[in-house]
Amino acid sequence: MKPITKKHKIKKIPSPALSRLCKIYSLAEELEDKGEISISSKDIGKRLGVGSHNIRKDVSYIGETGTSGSGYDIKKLKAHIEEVLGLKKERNACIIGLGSLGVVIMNYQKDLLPSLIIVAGFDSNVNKLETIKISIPVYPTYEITEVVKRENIELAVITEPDRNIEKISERLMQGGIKGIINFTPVILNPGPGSVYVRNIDIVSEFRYLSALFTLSEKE
Amino acid sequence: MKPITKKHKIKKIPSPALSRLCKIYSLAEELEDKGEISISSKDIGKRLGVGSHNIRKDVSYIGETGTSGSGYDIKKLKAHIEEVLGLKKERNACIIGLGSLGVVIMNYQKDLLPSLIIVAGFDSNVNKLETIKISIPVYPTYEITEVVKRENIELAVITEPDRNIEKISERLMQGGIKGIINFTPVILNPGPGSVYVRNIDIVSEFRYLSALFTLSEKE
DNA sequence: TTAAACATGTGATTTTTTTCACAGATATTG
DNA sequence: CAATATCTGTGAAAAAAATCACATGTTTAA
Repeated sequence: MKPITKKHKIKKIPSPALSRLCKIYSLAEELEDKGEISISSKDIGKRLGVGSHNIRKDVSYIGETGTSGSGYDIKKLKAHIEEVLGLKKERNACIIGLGSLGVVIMNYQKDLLPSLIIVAGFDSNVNKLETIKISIPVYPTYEITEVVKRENIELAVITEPDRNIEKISERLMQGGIKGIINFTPVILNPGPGSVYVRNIDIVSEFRYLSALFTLSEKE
Repeated sequence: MKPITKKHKIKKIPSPALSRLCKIYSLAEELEDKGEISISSKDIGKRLGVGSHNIRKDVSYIGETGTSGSGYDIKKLKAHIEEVLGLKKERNACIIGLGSLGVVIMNYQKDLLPSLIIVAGFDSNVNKLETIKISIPVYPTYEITEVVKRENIELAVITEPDRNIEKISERLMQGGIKGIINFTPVILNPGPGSVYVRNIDIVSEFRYLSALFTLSEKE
């Protein structure tokens, strides 16, 4: 074991590993709720659909926590991931597009992700907001830059296709946004700036599976 | 160029490439709607956030279609991806959990994914269905196995957390399901069978971004 | 028609990620 | 307390994926 200093030096965490760590965290939450005490890398791997080696390596990126012979203490593992990745840090967010998916996201946030504070909504058609019950201030999309700056918004969630999504992403960047989660089929070009974009294209996911079926049938 | 036979032999397409091909297809749809005629690998790459080499390699997996000097003919590219991946093939699907996310998915399907035929819905609380307008037959979850078999359902979309999600996935497998898209934070274990599972964990996606922020701040 | 500017397709190379293998540590059992 | 079984952490090896480099082909424009 190398680390001399108290805190393990976190090098670069490969993004697949980081992504899995977030999932391990979710799993730890689930298991904690069920009252479980510990879990082995093998069992974690089984749940995530990857090998145990993989899990151990992932955990090693954030410094050692496991115990030989009995696996990982769930509480400790969860706390460690939480601390290193800063998952409890509160972040202001906004939702762009207040249709049904927007509302779903807002509910997710409330129940499962209390560290995400949704402080604003945007919609090109502000009148739409009367059709849904919304408890956050809603603005027209042309005010994005201003509101993002003022409210210190770090993360934007785009939930509705929009003619001028390019314009929207431009305004977000001008407001100094740090990350965008895009549920729109239109793929966002992050550009050379330092904005992290995560495209979650539901349609493409369906197609991916459909394609897998097709390819496996061709044999 | 190797292929002697008329049809290009499709080897194994790496899954990142397959995933991108689905996105390229979405992009092609978008561009076609806009009336564009052709696009270069460089521009596709810019939109997907990857290098042009990457795109060319992806396209090469399904056989060559591009034209040096002027890029890819959008119509042709789209048609080719569609054919090789079988994206127009109709597939029966079901939705498990008829909450708001379920309804969102159903709308997606109607508008953007006509090849996906949703033939059944399941919910452990069948009475819930009165709260939403639904135009498909709804069954209690204990009938999953039977209905999946009878209706020839290939794909299941799980949209709601449920105490006994393990039971549900078991029943799906028994019914002979081919693929599952799981929007639930509970990660499904595909098991050793031949069922493709795609976990889309929205909460983890948020955490991933939040973690990226944290790590980039620590410098 | 020639030259310059663009693009593609792909073998080779590099980088990234996963998997392996095993030493060292802990638990368990009789 | 030994002997056995179970786990972790990690350097090394293997596999997978991205990137490069360049030969080859197309377009444009003078």
